[in-house]
Amino acid sequence: MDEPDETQTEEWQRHQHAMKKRLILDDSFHWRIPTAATGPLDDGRPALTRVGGVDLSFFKEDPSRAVAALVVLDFDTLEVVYERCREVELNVPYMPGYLAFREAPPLAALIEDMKATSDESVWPQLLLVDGNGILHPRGFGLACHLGLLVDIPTVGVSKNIHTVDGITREVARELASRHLTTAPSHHLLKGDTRGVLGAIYRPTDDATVPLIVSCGHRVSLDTALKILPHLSKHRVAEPIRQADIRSRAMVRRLANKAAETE
DNA sequence: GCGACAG
DNA sequence: ATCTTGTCGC
Repeated sequence: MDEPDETQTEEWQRHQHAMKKRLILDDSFHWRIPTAATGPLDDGRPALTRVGGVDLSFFKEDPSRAVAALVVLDFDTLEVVYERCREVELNVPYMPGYLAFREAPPLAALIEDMKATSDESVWPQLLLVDGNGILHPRGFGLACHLGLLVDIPTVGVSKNIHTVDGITREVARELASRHLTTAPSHHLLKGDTRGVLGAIYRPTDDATVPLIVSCGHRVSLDTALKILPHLSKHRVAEPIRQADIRSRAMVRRLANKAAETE
């Protein structure tokens, strides 16, 4: 399955369209945002305390070998309270618009493993995904795909924009220079025909190039944008950053171990 | 044919 | 994603 033919991508498209029907783009969770004032609508609900992040790091010499990472951070302290890294084999190549078919399976496996071996009290109440949500050619990016697979609220946060519905890099760059003059700040991205698909987001003063945020599953864009500033110590949100750092560290460990063996 | 192209 | 040196700044 190295070079997916047109039949394969058509099947993937059908899969995306089918799963998309089950997608929830409103807030659909039991917790409340800690920093927001507790109102009548929040009564009795626990505050958000655990935010997860997932990422994959690859071996330079073999694109099919990677380390998948899942971390869970305490919302208030940003301390890592759970970590799991695992070497994985990826048979599907990366294809723009089909990232989920390459990365979602190993990430979902990590989450299912966590569910099976730990108490629900440590599971992430929200998961940040390195990639797009509905800001996607068919409105169903990795964040949506993974969120639906593991049934956990997800938000997609990508570092580069993927042109969708008239939202090009040029457009995003222009909007950023005009509206993201301070940090943290954001600006909604409206497609030519599909309405608001996401937002450009500048987390810190140092972050010149904005991040792209879009709904994954069960979390509204509004809620995502309220929460992100609290997780933005650096340009990349801490949960994703920690998953990136730790998976990359394991790749190096494994590569070095292999080097001294030969 | 040409440009676009999340990770 | 990954390949890479220097370089600017705290």
